[in-house]
Amino acid sequence: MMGVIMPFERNVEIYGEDEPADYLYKVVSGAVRTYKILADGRRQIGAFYLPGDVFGLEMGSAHTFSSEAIADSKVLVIKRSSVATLAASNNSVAQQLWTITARELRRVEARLMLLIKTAEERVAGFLLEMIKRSNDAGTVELPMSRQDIADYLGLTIETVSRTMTQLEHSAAIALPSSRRVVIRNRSALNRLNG
Amino acid sequence: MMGVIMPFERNVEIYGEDEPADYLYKVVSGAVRTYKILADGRRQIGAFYLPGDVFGLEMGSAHTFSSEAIADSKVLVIKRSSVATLAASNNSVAQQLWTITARELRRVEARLMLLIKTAEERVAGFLLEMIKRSNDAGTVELPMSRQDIADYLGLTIETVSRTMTQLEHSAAIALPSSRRVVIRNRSALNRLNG
DNA sequence: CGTGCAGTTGAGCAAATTCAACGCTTGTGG
DNA sequence: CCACAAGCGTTGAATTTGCTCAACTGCACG
Repeated sequence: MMGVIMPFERNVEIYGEDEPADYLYKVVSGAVRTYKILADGRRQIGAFYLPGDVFGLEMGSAHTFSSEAIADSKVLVIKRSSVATLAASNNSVAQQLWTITARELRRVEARLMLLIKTAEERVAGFLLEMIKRSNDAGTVELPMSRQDIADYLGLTIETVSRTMTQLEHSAAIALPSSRRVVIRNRSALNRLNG
Repeated sequence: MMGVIMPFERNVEIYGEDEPADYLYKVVSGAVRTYKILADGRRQIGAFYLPGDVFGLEMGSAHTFSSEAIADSKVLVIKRSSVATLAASNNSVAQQLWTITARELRRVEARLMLLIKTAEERVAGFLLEMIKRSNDAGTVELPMSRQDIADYLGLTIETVSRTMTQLEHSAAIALPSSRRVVIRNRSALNRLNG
């Protein structure tokens, strides 16, 4: 599929909320977050995107979230109109667009389930999600900060930090460094996942 | 579009989680909720569907939520395979399927934004959503119980009840009966909606 | 080195939950 | 027609959870 690979430095905006959605994007390397800022300054992270993930695909004409590179990243940028043209003639492309949206829906629904739970369950669920999306089943290198995780889970950085420490003390995980998580007891995490 | 209209009594299951998704559904009258039950008995409501809304449309082969009629309802039941056949030849049908999924995604994302907020903001946001989806802009008849609302917003019935009372005292709404809500001060609700 | 940023930890506080009691409405049976 | 039970909603008091404010640590970078 056509498109151009563009580099984005850490914390640089890829697109803004309400901007025309003329392009869609695929993470090649690095990581991306989408987010909204509320009137009072609170930020909600919409999703994290890792290499291979497509983001910025909209039905309407504008983006509903803003997006930024979490780390220095390379992103494949594809003109939406060219995809639309393809989809009009090629049924399997149309199918793929639907699949991407449906997968997105599944992920958001899974997160809904997280957000009704306690802090410990949210963090455990988040770690399991990150593990599942990474290649290595035993260790995850988190590309995002504690603030990003907090805004993703609807918690404060302090609560995220305390909960991580708590999970470490209960031997569910190990934290060789703050961004590196080793799963020590997956079933304990699964149990928390309700 | 073909299909059969079926009646469902209050609290009767329409389909269960993990059951084969051979049909999709459209609310004709009444109201429907989708939900999941967690291991410890907590329930999370996935969505409320009102007349005109389509639900139970899946990409995969199984339903990801269970669904029940909230009140006595009539539901148009459509065989999925017949829709799939149509979509294969007719591009605009395929487009419509995508649109339904995308709209669902938007709604869930909007709810994500709600779930990171305070109880008062969640309830205000819920009422605004219900008002927007109803015809009358000034009054809503809520088809669902306080327990349903609580499970939708990730709160307890007590907190929902107290918050409603509080909104009534602050003159944002009036409650002629527990299921009937009159909007008295929409801008106050919007302010809470952040 | 020192400065700044990210993360951790602690103490006190506010918000929502839990537990419990009570009121209102509805339906059922005597 | 009244009595009573059941379901739903509201209200109150005590408790718990996560938040706020604040101090402190470790680390990277100039």
